[in-house]
Amino acid sequence: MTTTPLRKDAARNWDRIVAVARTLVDEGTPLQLNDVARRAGLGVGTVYRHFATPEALLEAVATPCLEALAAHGERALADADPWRALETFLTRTVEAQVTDASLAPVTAAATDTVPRTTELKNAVWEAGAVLLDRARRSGAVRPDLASADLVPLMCGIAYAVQVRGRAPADRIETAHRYLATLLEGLRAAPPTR
Amino acid sequence: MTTTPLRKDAARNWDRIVAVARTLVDEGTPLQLNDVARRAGLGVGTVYRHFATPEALLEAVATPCLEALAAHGERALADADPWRALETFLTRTVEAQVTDASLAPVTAAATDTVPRTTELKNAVWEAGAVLLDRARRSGAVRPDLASADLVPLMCGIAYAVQVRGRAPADRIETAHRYLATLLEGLRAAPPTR
Amino acid sequence: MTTTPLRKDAARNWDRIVAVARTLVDEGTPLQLNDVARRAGLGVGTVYRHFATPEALLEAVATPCLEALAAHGERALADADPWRALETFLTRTVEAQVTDASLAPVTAAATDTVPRTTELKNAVWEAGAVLLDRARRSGAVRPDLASADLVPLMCGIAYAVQVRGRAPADRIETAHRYLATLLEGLRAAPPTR
Amino acid sequence: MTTTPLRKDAARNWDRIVAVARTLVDEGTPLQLNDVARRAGLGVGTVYRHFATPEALLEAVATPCLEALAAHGERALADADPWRALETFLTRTVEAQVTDASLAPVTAAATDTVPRTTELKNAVWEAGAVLLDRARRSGAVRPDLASADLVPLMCGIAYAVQVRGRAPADRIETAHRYLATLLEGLRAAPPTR
DNA sequence: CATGAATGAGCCTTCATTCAT
DNA sequence: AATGAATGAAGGCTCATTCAT
Repeated sequence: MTTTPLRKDAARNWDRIVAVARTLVDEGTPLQLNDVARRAGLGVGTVYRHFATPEALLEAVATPCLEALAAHGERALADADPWRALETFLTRTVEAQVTDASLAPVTAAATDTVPRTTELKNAVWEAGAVLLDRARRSGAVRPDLASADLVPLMCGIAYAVQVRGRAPADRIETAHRYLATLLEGLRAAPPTR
Repeated sequence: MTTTPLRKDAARNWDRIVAVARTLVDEGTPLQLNDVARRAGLGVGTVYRHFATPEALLEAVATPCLEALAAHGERALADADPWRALETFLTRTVEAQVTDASLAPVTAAATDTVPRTTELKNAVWEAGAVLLDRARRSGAVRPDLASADLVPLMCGIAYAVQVRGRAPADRIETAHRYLATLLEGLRAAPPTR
Repeated sequence: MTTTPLRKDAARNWDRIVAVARTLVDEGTPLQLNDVARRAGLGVGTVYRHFATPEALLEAVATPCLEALAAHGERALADADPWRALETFLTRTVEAQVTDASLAPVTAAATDTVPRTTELKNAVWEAGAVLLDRARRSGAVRPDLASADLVPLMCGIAYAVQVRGRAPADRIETAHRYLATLLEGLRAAPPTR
Repeated sequence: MTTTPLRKDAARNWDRIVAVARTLVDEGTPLQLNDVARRAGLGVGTVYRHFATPEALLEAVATPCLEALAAHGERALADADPWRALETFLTRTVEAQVTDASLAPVTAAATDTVPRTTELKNAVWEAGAVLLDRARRSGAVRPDLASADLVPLMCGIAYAVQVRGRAPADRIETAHRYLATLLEGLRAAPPTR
């Protein structure tokens, strides 16, 4: 896992590239490495040296956010109340998806380009799994949802919010509403019919 | 409402084009008009005459399914049990989304190419709205979900199913599970906190 | 030279097509037979039956104007003053070129599509030739300009006017100014140097 | 004014492209970037990188000739005889137009693609303006022609020569004859009527 | 390491012309 | 005669990727 640290100038370029890509993602502009290079004032070759594909770059953009989610997952495990821990975790996850356009494609991708991304995605899924298990064992959650369903469902909510349309400002509120509904369903007893 | 009926040969080509497009959609291949033309054994110009853009063609592919949903919506209104009516309607909608890859993009699109598509989409949304209203008035549904939320939520579930991955065969089952959870949340009393 | 007269409806279509083409020429829109057909509310085939190529149609559009010029040429021959006859003829020619966008391409074309066009072009050139000869013999014109130079020079003036730019309204005035200068040169004694 | 000098290989390609374009222009073949690329043995992208549009390429082709004209204009100002200076300048201009097919479209174009082209065109027009002014003040030229008329008139003569037809060899002679006539008209006193 | 010129497959679109109805 | 659907060559342009400098 030890990566050779980048030379100082290379590191500066790396940062510049990711910063530009971040801007593009926020603007909704599709990531094109040539484009990124031009905007960063760097040669295409340089960008390609750092990121072999647009996906790799996108993963780099998404990484900080994934790290934050993973970290939050760790912390949530310390919460004594299993349901509250789960609820907060899912809330953070959905908020992140709605706020950061880089997350959806990275999360939905079946395979990753950079190993670090896979690690982080696993960490988040794993945290969700543990939190769900704890909540289920505490009786707070219906039994027919697997831990592997959590992240997909959060992606689904984010997608629903996007389909709903509305101004970016309203999105968080909509997301909370959708999540609240789903949580209500999660909490309920197993389907009776 | 009166469209000039197509000449016999033109109609045959129209059908062939849509059929080819249907296949491509099912394969997950992106629709490209030149490609469609080649596979249909027709000139590019012919395809362009019938469908000016890939979106128009995709709408044509999705139309039968949208018609079925709209028709089901009509029928659901006849059901005496408001909750069951809503439940069945949403189930059909989600099943359609999961089964037919043409629906998601058409449903999510903010604007349509063919007027007929807009009509059908409106009919489906409208049916959902009425069904939700009836269910809400009968006390079966929490009050904080608007009718405009229904379709987005169904799209979200379909998306979640796709993120979940799995073989196509398992998808319907997953969709049912996710919908069941959401319905449980819908049915519950308003959030207590 | 006897052409079978068109059936009444065919004649009506012919007129409609030429009228539409006239409009397009005046708008500066390039003549496309498909386009003409659509605007005339006729099938493409019909337009093609009447005019095999865009050039043929353009010639039909230009014909009335060419006829007027040819007729004027005839009349000019009756003028007793050879110089005045020539001057008026050239003035009409330039005015026509500047006013009617269909003339330039038809006049400049090396070969014609419709025999009638060739006849008319010849008639105009011939009239110019005779008028120039008469003027030259009367001593009013320098000897080193051939009759075959007249029409090209008029085209040149029209082109110069167009390069000059300016609003259509000013064009006639500019054309008159350019023609006046050229006529002054024509009238002068043969080059002395 | 400072343009980054091209890399050696890029410069070689630039030259090759312009050379091919020059040939096409001389042949009377319309400039098509794909075509140019093929004939130059280069990728389309390379040609597009150098010249975004056919117009830009055409301007590059015309540039040397425009430079020569502009240079000649400068030199003509040194001639002590105002009329002779003007006469020589116009002769060079017409000869260029008749000889080089790239000039007419570039000169007639209302707007340019490359700034350098605009500069050169302005320089030529400006030289003409000064020469005409001087000649007019010396009494050698009729007063009703503005300096803005010079270039259009030269274009007009070139166009007339082209309409006249004839073998390329005869064109220069024809151009001289037409220019001589026009100059005679220029030199004359204002119209007496 | 950085650069950015070159590449060319690949997609899109138009339009003159033909021909079945 | 009239119609207009079909054709497909032709041309335009982009962009991910490579590689000489």
